[in-house]
Amino acid sequence: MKKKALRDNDADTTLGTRIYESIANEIIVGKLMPGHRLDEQSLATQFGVSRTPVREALRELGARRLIDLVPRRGGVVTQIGSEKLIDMLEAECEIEGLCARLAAHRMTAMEKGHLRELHEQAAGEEKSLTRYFEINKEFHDLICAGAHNSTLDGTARELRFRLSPFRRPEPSTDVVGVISRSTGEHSAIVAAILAGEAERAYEAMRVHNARVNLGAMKLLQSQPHPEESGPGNGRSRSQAS
Amino acid sequence: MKKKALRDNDADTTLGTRIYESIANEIIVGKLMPGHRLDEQSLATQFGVSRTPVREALRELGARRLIDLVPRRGGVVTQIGSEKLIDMLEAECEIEGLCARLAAHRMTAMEKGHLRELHEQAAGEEKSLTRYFEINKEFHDLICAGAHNSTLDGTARELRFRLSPFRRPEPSTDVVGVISRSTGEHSAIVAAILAGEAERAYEAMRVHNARVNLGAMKLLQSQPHPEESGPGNGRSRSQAS
DNA sequence: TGTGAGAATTTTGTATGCATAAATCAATGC
DNA sequence: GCATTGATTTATGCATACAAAATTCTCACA
Repeated sequence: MKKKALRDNDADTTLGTRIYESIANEIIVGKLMPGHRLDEQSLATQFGVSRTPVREALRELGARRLIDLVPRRGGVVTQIGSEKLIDMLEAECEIEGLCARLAAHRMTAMEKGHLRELHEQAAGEEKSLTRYFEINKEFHDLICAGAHNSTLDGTARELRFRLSPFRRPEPSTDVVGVISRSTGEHSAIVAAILAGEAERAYEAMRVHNARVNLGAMKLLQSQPHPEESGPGNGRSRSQAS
Repeated sequence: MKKKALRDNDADTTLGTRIYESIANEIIVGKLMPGHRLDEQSLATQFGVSRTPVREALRELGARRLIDLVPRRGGVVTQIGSEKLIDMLEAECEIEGLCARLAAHRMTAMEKGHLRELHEQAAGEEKSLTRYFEINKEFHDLICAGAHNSTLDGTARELRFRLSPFRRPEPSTDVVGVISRSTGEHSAIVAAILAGEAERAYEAMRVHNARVNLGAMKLLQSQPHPEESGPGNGRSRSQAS
């Protein structure tokens, strides 16, 4: 078991925080899969620290629902069951819709320019799924930030964060088709926002997210029973949004 | 300073968790005001424990944004500035609107019955502001639960939770008027939900929340500058919703 | 009076130790 | 062969110890 390295100490953070970030990242990226047991002692050994900062990291992971923390029984990477996942997808769909509506009225000229530029840039990147995912994420980020409501933005961001393990890019069928359909829907959203048409932006975003999430849900339900497993076990569960 | 008592150990919780709950409650209830410094050692003494569980509680409070946790400088009860407060009010307004829309379609007959019953009961309680606040909270809880989306429900619940310090009942002008106006708007919401008219429920809830929150915001902005203070300092900042 | 350097004190961050609950394993009885 | 109970081991919860950072205090000096 190799010793894991922590981000440099340059920033004024505490060990517990850096460990939290490290573990959170591994969960999000999918290295630590749902159901995985997190043992204080071995984590401490891996990071080369004592159990104390590890315990604090686990506390925070628990508070942020990234792990389930049962008293006297340690932590387990949160299982997101299909019902919960559907809830989250639906919530994300709706909240991003809200953000799009607000963004249509509130984005500054600069923000709108940024959005347009990003969207145009996306047109040139229709082959790499990975690259497209990055641009897509920024697309949604920009719109949610454009709502100028830090609470909604934060909520949407957290949802995307927690959902990201279920959206890992994967060379699937018809990459170009998936991407171009998404890009088309994005166009409608961008147009509505640039025009300042709030309700249209709202609807466009909801339709877009609904379609994408419906696909994800179908994929999910067509799988036997993830049970003890999580994303990364059952393969082929990703979608371009 | 008197030693604070913790909830009984009957449930299988850890000290850190109970301390977290205790402090969180004091923040929400307004005993611990924004800007208040939380010192590990004195908290440990107050609760009669060592610093370790206190630190874990602070970690969790920080993760849940109830306190600001600056490395090597301890915790401070989160200041909610007026911009942030406005954000939260707006987010609450919108998300509860979403919940109302979903609830109109998804509430079971029993849930609808419960909602109607509660609303009728509220009609008989038009004098006690405190009692009204309780019923009101349950009203919003019921609707958000009725959306059958635990993510949205949880988000709305958390927002109400964090906003509650700004809604402490206070014998203000025209109690009966404030209550009856709210009750009237509640009637519209209930009617729409019982009829299963989603869009009408959505609009009714948003209009209701927008009005209430607008009032709260006006009250807030008419105050000089809360600065170092928080709710509970600047008096008379509450509203019936 | 105000200011700044440096000492003293307080407070946080981390490590370590110990008690107890949980999990694991063994052996016994059926 | 399998379940059950008791012993052993392991892991967690909490307390304590200590080092380093931050804050406060002191006092000389302009």
